[in-house]
Amino acid sequence: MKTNPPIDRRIQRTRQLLLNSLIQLILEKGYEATTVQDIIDRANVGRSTFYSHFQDKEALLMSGFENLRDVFEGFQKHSSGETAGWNLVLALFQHAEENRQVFKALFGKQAGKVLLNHIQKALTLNLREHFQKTFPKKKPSVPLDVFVQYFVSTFLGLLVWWLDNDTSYSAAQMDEYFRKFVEPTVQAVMGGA
Amino acid sequence: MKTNPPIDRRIQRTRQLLLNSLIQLILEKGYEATTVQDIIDRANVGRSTFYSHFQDKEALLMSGFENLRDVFEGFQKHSSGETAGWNLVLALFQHAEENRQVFKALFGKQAGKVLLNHIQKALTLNLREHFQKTFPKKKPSVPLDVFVQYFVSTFLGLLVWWLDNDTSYSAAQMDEYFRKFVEPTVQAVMGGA
DNA sequence: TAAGATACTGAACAAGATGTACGTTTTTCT
DNA sequence: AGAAAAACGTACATCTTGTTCAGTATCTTA
Repeated sequence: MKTNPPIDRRIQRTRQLLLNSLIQLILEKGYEATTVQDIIDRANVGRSTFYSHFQDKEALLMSGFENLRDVFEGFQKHSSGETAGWNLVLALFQHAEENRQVFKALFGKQAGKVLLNHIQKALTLNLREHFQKTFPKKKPSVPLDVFVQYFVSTFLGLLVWWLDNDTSYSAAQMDEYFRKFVEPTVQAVMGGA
Repeated sequence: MKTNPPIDRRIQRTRQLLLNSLIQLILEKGYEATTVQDIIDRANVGRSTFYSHFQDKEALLMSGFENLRDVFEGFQKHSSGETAGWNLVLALFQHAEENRQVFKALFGKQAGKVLLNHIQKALTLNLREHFQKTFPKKKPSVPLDVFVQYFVSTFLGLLVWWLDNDTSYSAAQMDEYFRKFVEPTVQAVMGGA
């Protein structure tokens, strides 16, 4: 007994059309400057259709972020060893490399602040928990919160810069640079690993 | 013969009224959500007066940034020694401490992206030049551009986090943490100083 | 293949924001 | 007091937003 994938597909197609248009427009004129009118014109979608799918522009943007959830969830499960933090960083760099356009639209200069704030919060929560396990009672010379903030903003800073300036560095290279930056600090401040 | 400071003062007063209103409103509802209407209502300033002073909301915001120019220019002149980079960081932390509200409105979560991008660009230019002098031919193991990006986003990340979360850390403490983070990296990656 | 459900269309609408124009009033200088 | 500068405030055209609703296209299933 087949269910009803065709209906789902029709909906998915429309949502994808809208999201693609938004991403294009962000790259062209920035998130703030893009209006709902622009989006539906580009996507050839009726006005009422848009609002039947998404509450507003921001909801559409957020839907583009859901693909990333996989990476996070994958991280949650493999976050056993001490290398989990590094693994997540590499995974995100690689994910960004494979979906460069989308990532650039979502996180680059042209993007809105909302999504970046959102992912920053998620990353901070994840890593805070992780580091609490990793540095159990070592009495770091810097408060853990501050260190997590350092780790996250370093990573996101490099990621966004890498996306905006279409450099020739590969994801692996960026990951290597990131480690070279942060590992000495971890050694010195947190007392290892 | 007195010139005409009173006229200037009247203008300055109006501009300051508008800027203060904007800053209040940013802290209350965020930059994007704040309309020109909100601003002039709060400031009790006529609509046409607003537009005779500023082209739009963004121009008003940018005018709030001009106070920071001093810090940068002061840096330019004292950027002699190798410690200039650190001096600038400390100076900015202190400046932020003294004008906490304004800084929070301009750079915090509630702020727009424009200003942060702007200051990031300025900082990057300044520091890039500085580091080129500081690490002349030492052949760093990481490209200079990437390192500068690391330095700037680490600093701005910590600054913004510090402003948003009203922690009890002093500017001196934040500066100390920043050094503890970045100095080991400079040693390891850039080979000293 | 025909009926019916589901998704999409498009036009109209009210509310509110933007930026400009222009005549009037208030404040300040001489 | 008179002139100049600044601010006021109303009106206006234009655009955007989000909702509503009657009509059309597309797919399912009986």
